[in-house]
Amino acid sequence: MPGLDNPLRVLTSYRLRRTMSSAMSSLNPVFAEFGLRRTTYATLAVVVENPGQRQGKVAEALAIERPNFVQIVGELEKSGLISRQTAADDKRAYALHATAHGEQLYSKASRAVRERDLELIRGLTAAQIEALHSALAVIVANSKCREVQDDC
Amino acid sequence: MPGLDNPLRVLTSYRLRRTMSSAMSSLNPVFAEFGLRRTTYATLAVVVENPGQRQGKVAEALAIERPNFVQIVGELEKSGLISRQTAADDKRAYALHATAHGEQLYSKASRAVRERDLELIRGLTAAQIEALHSALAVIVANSKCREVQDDC
DNA sequence: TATTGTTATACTCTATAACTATA
DNA sequence: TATAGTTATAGAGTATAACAATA
Repeated sequence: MPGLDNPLRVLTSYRLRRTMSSAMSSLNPVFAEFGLRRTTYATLAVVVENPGQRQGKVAEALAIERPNFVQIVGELEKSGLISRQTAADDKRAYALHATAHGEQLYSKASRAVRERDLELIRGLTAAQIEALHSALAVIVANSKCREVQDDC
Repeated sequence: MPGLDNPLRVLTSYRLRRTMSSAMSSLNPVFAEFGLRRTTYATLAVVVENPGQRQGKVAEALAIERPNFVQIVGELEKSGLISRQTAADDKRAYALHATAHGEQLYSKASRAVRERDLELIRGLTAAQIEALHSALAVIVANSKCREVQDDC
């Protein structure tokens, strides 16, 4: 019985959540095809395209708490997709690099992921997609400005 | 170091997820003010505005799996916000009703939630908000059409 | 037989405190 | 003393199988 949730549909945040949930249901099987999850895929993407970055910086870029990031990196390392190398200038830190296998897997996976992602926005014009991304950026900025107590 | 996640920013699904995460970080404290979580707030909203609906129908409307919905309803009942009444025509089923307390709490909570939700979209015009909601609806439809094998 | 609500279970993501080894 | 990575732990959301009572 759709319509029961009408009282919630005035909330953009509710629509965002429902949309995100649908989108992830569609994308998760694609990640799984390559033995990945959303978080490991995202990490692999950042490491492949930004070689040598420190573990903490990658976690920060993905807005993943460092403690939670440890197992993600560990999983990718155990799968032979990335390697941890002690940073030359700081023995506490790890620099992350993708292995050849990791780069090959990412190359295939990213094509499949992008394809599925495009299916999700099929029917929208380039201008509508642009407008969507802009609106999402506004929401992110408005969310942050409460935490940071910026000039909002 | 923002910018490390550039390879992911081409994905609308990634932007959706990051936006949803920010939005929920902003909204969760509002739910918490009223002793609620996102899921219990959503359930209370549907029950208040659709009295007498069956538990399973409410779960379906919110896209929550029935097993997971049991504890949500149980929590609201324990808090005295809703009541379960055996359906007159089906002894297996429960009809859900909000208590007076539940209605009062929802009245206050929904105002606060809507206010915070509006803050999130501050700066967007009515047309832009409309366009955002439309774009989200397209994504939901595109997600479903793969499952349902509709004419997509 | 099928359905409603339930229990049990497991997996993912998220969040925080406290530790270690370096700086 | 501060930071990078780690461990431990807990909470929340999500997903599936199997059961009892009822249809």
